[in-house]
Amino acid sequence: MKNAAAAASTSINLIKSLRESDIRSVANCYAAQLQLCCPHSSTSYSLARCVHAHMITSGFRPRGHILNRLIDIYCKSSYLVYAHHLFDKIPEPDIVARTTMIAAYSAAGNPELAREIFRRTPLSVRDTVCYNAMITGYSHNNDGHAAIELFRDMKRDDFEPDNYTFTSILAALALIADQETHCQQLHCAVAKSGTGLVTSVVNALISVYVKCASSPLASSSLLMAAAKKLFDEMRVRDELSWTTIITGYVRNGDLDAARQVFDGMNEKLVVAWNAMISGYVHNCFVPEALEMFRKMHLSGIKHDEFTYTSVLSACANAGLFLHGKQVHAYILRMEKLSQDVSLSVNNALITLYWKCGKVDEARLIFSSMPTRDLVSWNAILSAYVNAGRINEARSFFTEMPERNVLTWTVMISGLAQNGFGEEGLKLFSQMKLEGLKPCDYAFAGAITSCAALAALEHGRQLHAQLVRFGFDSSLSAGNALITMYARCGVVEAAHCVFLTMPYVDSVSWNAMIAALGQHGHGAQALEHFEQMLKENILPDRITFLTVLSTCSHAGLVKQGRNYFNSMHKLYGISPGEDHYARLIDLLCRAGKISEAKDVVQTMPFEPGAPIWEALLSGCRIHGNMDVGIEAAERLFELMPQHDGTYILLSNMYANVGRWDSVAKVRKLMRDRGVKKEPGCSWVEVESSVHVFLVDDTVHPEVQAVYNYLEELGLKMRKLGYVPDTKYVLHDMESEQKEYALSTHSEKLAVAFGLLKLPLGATVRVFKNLRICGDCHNAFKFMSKVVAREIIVRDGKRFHHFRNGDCSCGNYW
DNA sequence: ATAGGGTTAG
Repeated sequence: MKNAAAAASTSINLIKSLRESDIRSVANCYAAQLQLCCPHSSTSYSLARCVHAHMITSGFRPRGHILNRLIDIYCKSSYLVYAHHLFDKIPEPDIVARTTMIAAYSAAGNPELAREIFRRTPLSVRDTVCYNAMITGYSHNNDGHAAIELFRDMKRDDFEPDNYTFTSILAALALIADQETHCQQLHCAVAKSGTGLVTSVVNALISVYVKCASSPLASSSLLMAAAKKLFDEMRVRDELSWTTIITGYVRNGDLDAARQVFDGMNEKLVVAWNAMISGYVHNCFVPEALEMFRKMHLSGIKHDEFTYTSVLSACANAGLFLHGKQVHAYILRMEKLSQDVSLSVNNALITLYWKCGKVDEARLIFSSMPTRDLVSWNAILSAYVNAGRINEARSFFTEMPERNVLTWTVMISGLAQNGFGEEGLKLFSQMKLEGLKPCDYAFAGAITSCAALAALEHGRQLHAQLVRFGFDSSLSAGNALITMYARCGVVEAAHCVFLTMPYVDSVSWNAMIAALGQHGHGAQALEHFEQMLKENILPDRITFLTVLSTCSHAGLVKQGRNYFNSMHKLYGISPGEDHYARLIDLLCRAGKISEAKDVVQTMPFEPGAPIWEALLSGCRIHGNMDVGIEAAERLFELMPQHDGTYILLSNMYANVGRWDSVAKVRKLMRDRGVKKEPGCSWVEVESSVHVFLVDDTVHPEVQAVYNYLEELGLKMRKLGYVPDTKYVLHDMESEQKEYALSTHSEKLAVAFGLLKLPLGATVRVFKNLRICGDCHNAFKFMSKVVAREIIVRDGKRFHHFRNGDCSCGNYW
């Protein structure tokens, strides 16, 4: 240490002893060496470090352009800390150094620091270039308004805007351009500035036209025509001019026009090819995209990573696994070593494989990658989440070196969709605690969590937050809200969301139809479906599942059958097993068991568990023992551990008093170690959820509930309520039976709600299993006695009890 | 020292 210090001081003395001209030649030597470092290259940083180290040890203090050059190289090699360190020590940094730092901080996504340096630059030192850098800084950080404000300041302070200024300010404008933006005025301003013939400025102007054209309320063809006119009249077109107009058409969905411009290019650049391909991909013209990919190869143009990623994502989204695999093989051939496949291409490959259902292959790609970035991690996380492999997804989430909003969003929606609502909500608040601003998709995930939990109050709070965050026109959040309100029992609120959404898609329609259907508004649900067709929204597989369920709930056999038949005939969707299961459910509920059996026999595939389940539950309702027993036997073969089959079968026996058979089924269940999912019901009071089990003794206030139920019972009997003991599924004395009925979890939850909720408020109770027949009857009387609406959701649907009646019309 | 185009994660 001592020696090093001594050496440095000798060196410093040596430098001090040099004459002025010697110092100049040393400086020239350093300058020449730094000139060798070309910015952005990986070696330039280490070379610059060497030269810098030499300066320090020899006691040479860099100033002026040498210092600026050092700072610039550090900035461009993203060693901003070193650059800032050097910059801070300059007593009066010149405008070049300041501008370098401003540009570097902006590029690093830190416009605040850039602004700070800009602000501390005295007006007398500033020039047009530093304004340009700051304007670009804002626009790179998506703050178009700040850029425009600075442009005004610039003119106020009498700085002359140049080509760069106009190009940058137009780019900033394109960020915030909408149908209100007056392109004509801008056009004039550019012409007046004298930069109207500069290629880069015209390109930027075209970009603004393009952006305005893609605003949903704009007359896009007019604006695009104006953009094309600008393009056609340009004196000098560069590569960018071509791609700008091509992507302009592409983004406005006019692929033919884009293709026409593309075909008119003499020398087609890789970028233009890529623009066309990604355009086809984003507008779902997959065959065209693949065709371009082939043409590119035939024209001898080398594909690059942009081409690969676009084409791979085309295959992924269209489910073209074999095409995707061929492209993968092609890439491996072209790149020789799999190590040479770029990061983004590998990321696209992960997505290709999982979207085609090959999660483990996706994992192989992920594991074999030499380097991974956040996109890779998010892609593999999505793979596991999407496959419902939540445990593995959880461990990826925990192990990730870095997370962003998307990471959290994927995990939250994954949890919500797989029934882990509580965990989803926990993650949502944790995300906010970590200082991340949730996007609308994250909100959608949290709202879906509330739907799974039937947590209405929490859901309402999220709705309010959503509006405060400015996401009230979000499609995904709106769709989640429809489902949440419907699943929480407030179908009116669901409808209100649907009506106030600025844009809706087939998911929104499906959610709304399902909402009405579940709540027993069968006719209205079908009206919505017809309206959807009228508005030219194509129904999908989910739509038909929903419509068939609706018909089944409402007993609309004829309509249901017609819709089923129209699926393939009118919309080219071949019914899957799930569709057949709903058709059979529809027929069975209506008592048409033999017709349902005919369907099973003529189906194009072997009946699986969903089909037999539909048959069994239909037979239980209508007491069709033979078919019911057959269905149960098939289900025992297919899924011996499923509790539902045993329950339905024993219920069927109990209904006809065959208690010996009931006992046999129960014994079979015990022998096979099958556990019945315990029935439970819950009700939300003042934002907390109260859960009740049958014969509950755990809830702290359960005694008050039993007392209240007894009191209610007296009044109900006066109106004619008689406990229907056929719903007690064990053989016991009739008094015991009445007692057993009175302790059902749904009765406890409803009574608790009546006691605790504000007078007159609707009680909303949720049950994990099907509601019991006696409870259903009791709630009708209860709604009359207390003159309040009672809503109960069971596993599948809602019952609205009001003034002695139920919305299901006793068809359930 | 400052500008503008094509890609991948829901």
